[in-house]
Amino acid sequence: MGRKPTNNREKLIETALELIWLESYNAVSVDDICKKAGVQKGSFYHYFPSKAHLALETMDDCVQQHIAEYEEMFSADTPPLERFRKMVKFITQQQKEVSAQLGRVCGCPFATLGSELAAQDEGIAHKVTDICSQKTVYYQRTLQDLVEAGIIDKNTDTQAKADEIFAFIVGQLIMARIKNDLKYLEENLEKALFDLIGVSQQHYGSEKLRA
Amino acid sequence: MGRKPTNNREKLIETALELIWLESYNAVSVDDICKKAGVQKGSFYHYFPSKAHLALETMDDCVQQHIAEYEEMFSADTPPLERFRKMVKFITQQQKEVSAQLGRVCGCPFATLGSELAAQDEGIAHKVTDICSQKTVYYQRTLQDLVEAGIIDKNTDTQAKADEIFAFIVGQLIMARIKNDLKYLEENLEKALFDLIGVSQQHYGSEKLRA
DNA sequence: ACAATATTTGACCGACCAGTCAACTACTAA
DNA sequence: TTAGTAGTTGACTGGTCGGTCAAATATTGT
Repeated sequence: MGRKPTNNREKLIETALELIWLESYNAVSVDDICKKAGVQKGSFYHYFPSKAHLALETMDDCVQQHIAEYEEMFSADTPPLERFRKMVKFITQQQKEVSAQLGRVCGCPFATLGSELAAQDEGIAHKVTDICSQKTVYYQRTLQDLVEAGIIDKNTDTQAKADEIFAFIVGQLIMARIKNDLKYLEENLEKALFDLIGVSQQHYGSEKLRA
Repeated sequence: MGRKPTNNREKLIETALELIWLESYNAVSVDDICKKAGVQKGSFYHYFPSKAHLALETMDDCVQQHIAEYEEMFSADTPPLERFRKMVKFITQQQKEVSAQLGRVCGCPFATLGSELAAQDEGIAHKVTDICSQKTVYYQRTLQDLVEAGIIDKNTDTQAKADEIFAFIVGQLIMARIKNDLKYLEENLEKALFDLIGVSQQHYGSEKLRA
């Protein structure tokens, strides 16, 4: 019943992601989003009770796509080191695409948003924290596999190390955003990540060399 | 000549640092800053041509203090590993103090500001980039000393590794801010940093064990 | 045909935004 | 004394902010 559903809701979410990712939450107005999405303001507030709610739903939408990718990259039948390699490639590739689409390096939308709104909007800060934990689970499982394969120190605190990996990637992406430059990500991220994890040089190459 | 100078200018800079560090650039208005500093708006614009100029001067002020601390921590007569240890202690301590003073973990003001305004204000983004390079110089010099002391791999790309260290610390501080939690910083930063640098376990302790 | 519902429209609101300005005050140098 | 200047004051502007609303418009089930 009721009027035919349109894709206005999706258009708003998509547009919000673009604008907020490129600029920032507070720099983008509801009017900006509506204008770019071609949707009237009244419709905006028909779908979302507030700007913050739109941001939350936008994050949900974005994280869902991410998780799908992560499930694939971190599937158990990929050798553990290869999972991290895939992830690094994915991150680099995604940054390249978004940079081409939006005109500058944008970094990690969750980190940028979380950092901006940490003290301003509890709901958003909490959601970002959730997303982070969600991702570190993949890292931790993989680190455990690396321990079991004898590739990294068996005394590794995998929970702590997973958080470190996440923070490291966030830091690299923030810096790439600030400097508007991807070259460092492209050249060094994988090697730096392996250093942090404690993968010895002999394992940098193919995992097939090992049992 | 003219009227007796007041400390209004300094009050504005100090207040701006507090408010913007705690919240964000766009979340804090000129009126907020004036009100908290007890300065009239007209006086604000007597000292600063715009809000962005105040932010720039605030960063200058803040970085100057930082550099003074870094000069001391990274002085050549401190053993290189000890320099990093001092820095970790300094960062942790500073975060604790600011957290107690402002009521929450605030992270790195440059990274937060840089990330927020990367696409919005070129001047500020550029200044942040400058500050970053300034700090990595200390890291690079220290890494070089570690190479020469035989403590880390002599093939280390010290320039790249210095950038990695910086990004890693930025990431940790951003995450501490988002999660409003310092415990990870306190417990693991030093060890994680040494892993990233590639300091072998045998050097984790006192440097006196080595030549 | 008609009632119920879902969606759209765009004018409208008060609050707040960054920034302006002319008058005013306190100080100094001549 | 007085001219010049550095600093202060607070009312003011035009524009933008997030958000509201009543009316219009489709679409459905009955």
